[in-house]
This record gives sequence, C-alpha cells and structure tokens, in this order.
Amino acid sequence: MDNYNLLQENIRKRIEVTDDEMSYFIFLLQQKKYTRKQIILREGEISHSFTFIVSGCIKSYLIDKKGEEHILTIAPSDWWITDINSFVSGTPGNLFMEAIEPTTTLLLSREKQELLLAKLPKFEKYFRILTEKAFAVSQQRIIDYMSLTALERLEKFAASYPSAIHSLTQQQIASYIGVTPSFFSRMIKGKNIF
Amino acid sequence: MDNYNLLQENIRKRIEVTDDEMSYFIFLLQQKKYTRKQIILREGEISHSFTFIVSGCIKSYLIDKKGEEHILTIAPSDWWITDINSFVSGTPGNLFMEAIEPTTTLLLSREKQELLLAKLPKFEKYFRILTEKAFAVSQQRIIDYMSLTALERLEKFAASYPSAIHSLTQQQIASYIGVTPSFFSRMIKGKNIF
DNA sequence: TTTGAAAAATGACCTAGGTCAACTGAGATG
DNA sequence: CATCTCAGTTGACCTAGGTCATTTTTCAAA
Repeated sequence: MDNYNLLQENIRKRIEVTDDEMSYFIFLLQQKKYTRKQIILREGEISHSFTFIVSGCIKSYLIDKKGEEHILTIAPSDWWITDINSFVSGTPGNLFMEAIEPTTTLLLSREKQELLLAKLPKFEKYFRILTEKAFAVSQQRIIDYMSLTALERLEKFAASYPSAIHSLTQQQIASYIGVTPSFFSRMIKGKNIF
Repeated sequence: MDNYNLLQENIRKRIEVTDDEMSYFIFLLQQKKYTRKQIILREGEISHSFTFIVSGCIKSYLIDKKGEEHILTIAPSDWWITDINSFVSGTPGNLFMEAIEPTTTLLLSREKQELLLAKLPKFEKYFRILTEKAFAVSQQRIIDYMSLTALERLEKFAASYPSAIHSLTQQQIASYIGVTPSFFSRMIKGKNIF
C-alpha cells in the first residue's frame, strides 16, 4: 500500500476526497515496474493511459527525420506523464517513453479514467488542475526557447530540476534544452555548473 | 444574444448542458470589445480571466530583455485565450495581450469561473478538455521547435492557420515561428507561399 | 490625391550553435 | 586484470539564422 501514499498526497493537495473515493481511484490503477532503459511506449503506438511515477524517472522523446533524439519531458517521481497528443485524440503518437532508471508507476487507462470521472466527477477538477499546470509549464518552455540562449535555458533547467541534474547524463540534458552534446560540452566548460 | 451562439456551440460540442445551465454560464460572462492594436493585458499584470474570442483576433506575446517581441499565441474567433501561468498561479504574468483587429470577446473571470464550477461541476469537464487540447498544441509546438527548420515551421503554420496567414503581417508570423522579419523575408523569397 | 508611417526587401557582415571525426576516460562485463 | 562500450571532450570547419543600416513598397488617413 505504501506505493499509493505519494499519489494520495498528490491528490489531497488539490481536491478533497473521502477514503472511499480514494479507494475507488486506487482500485482502478494498475501498478507497473520498469527496468532502466526499458521502453514503455513507441512512436506510432497509441498512448492509452496516464502514468504516475511512484519512484524512478521516465523521459518522453521523439526521433526526428535525421534520427536525432529530442527529449520533451523528464518526469521524476510524483509526476504524471503521457503522450497528451495521442491520449486526447486516441490516435498514434510520435513519442517514445523510456524509463531512465528502475521505475515504479501507477497506470490509469483512458477507460478507467472515464469510469472514474463518471462515478466521481470531483476528479475532473483534479485532472483539470494537473493539465492546467502542465500547460503552464509547456508554455513557459516555448517562451524560454524563443527568448533565451542555450546557456540560460541550462541554468533554468538546473534550477528547476536540481536533483535530476546529477542522475541524468549530459547528453540527456543537452537534448532537453535543445543543443547537441558536443556544443553542450563546450558551453559548460569553465562554468562550474556541475 | 447572437454573440453567444458561437460559444454555446463550442460548449455543446464538448459537454451536454441544459438551457438553464447554459444561461447561467452566459450570465457570468462579461462582453468586451477592443479596437485594433488595443492592449488588453500588460506584462506584470495578473491575468484574472479567460477570454473567449467571438470575432476578431488576439495575440499574446512577451518582450524579451533585448526588447524583441515574441508571439506565443494567436487566437482567432472561437478560441479561448489567457496567460495561463498568471491565471493558475494568481501572480503577475510576463505576457502582453493585444487585439490585432477589432475584436469582440466574452470574459470569464477567475471568481466567476469558481462560482460556475461550484454550482455546475460538469463545466469542469469542459475546461479540462479545453486545457488538454491547449496542452497538446503547446507540446507539439515544442516538438516543432526542436526538430523542424524555420521553413518547415512556417509551412505547418500556414497549414494550421490558413486564414490568419492573410490577416497577419509577415512580422507577426515571423515572430510566431521564431525568426526575425528580415530572415523571414529572405526565407520566403522564391517559394510561393503567399 | 498626397503623404507619412509602418511593412517588407535587401546588402554586407556576424555568430550561436551544428557537424563530423578523432581522442580520452571511466564504469560495466568477461 | 583486461577489454569494451559509451559518455564526454576537443579540433577544424560549417551553416542557419541574426544584425543593422538602407532602400523600396504598401496602405491608411487626411
């Protein structure tokens, strides 16, 4: 049951729920464990679920037509992740998802989410708040892309993911902030960011 | 009353509501009209409301520290727009909003939204769906930034805003796709995109 | 119809960041 | 202990897109 504590707190921070309601939500979840580098979702597959990270870390990324990987999301524990495009449209997505370390998750499938929302509409609010937050973060990322240099984006990244910065490789961080590994290496030379 | 038809359809596409419920929603809205180039929101102000565009067009943008304008959103009629960061956190935002042509809008303030959701929780679903969609679009924009050239981004833009392309200036489009006006001009030379 | 301001085009030059290949070094596997 | 693989570094060179100043075009207002 321990695995559910983090999620329960996450929910109770946003909405008020009774123990019964919480139990019903938890009943709908499926626990999944992944090993380091295990691929969770491939390009072309439909993202059928929201994934809550209990422990570990998951990245979502796309491979462009030159074969380059670009990390879109880095989701540490206490975060939800999905390919939102695929999830909302129900069509095949263009993202991969991969565990970057051993990871335990709780899966809420689209169907189960619909059951949940039909039975306990107050969870609409929970998901609305989550999505608003995710949208806000995403908008900020666009702003940062448009108005900051690579080094400034790195500094922001380091500030917002203080722990991730040690568990991720430089390649991964470079990919997230949108530069090549070799430029990244040059960029941080001198600056004592690590 | 005509002004509300577009919004009513927009809502009924996503959730089922009775006429009474719809009337209550409409009762909470405030109609506002803006002239071309009228500024609706300034950097440092708090975005207290969602704005639905009945007719016309609104852009949101930020001015970076070099004084450059970067357009984040272009919202034609039948869209909602807000500075989501400011709106969800209730803190001052860093975006401007400006009408790019004479525009009629319907405003839903944060307070009124709370009244609405408290009284008619089914609207949670409406806003959740809106936000999911906006999030999906925003994620795709990040992907495009990371993996496409300026010309490819322009082609996508032209495809998704077929009408806007004639009512916007090149400067505005350039700003939206993230290049300078002079580069934009060179980039389209030869290509018959317009 | 003129005029004035803003949009667009363009020339000359610049730079942030990319490319590609070679090299180094450290942790995992035999 | 050896070796293999993969992350990181670095050199030499490249290019997409930026900068800035000048010119041309467009178009709204008087």
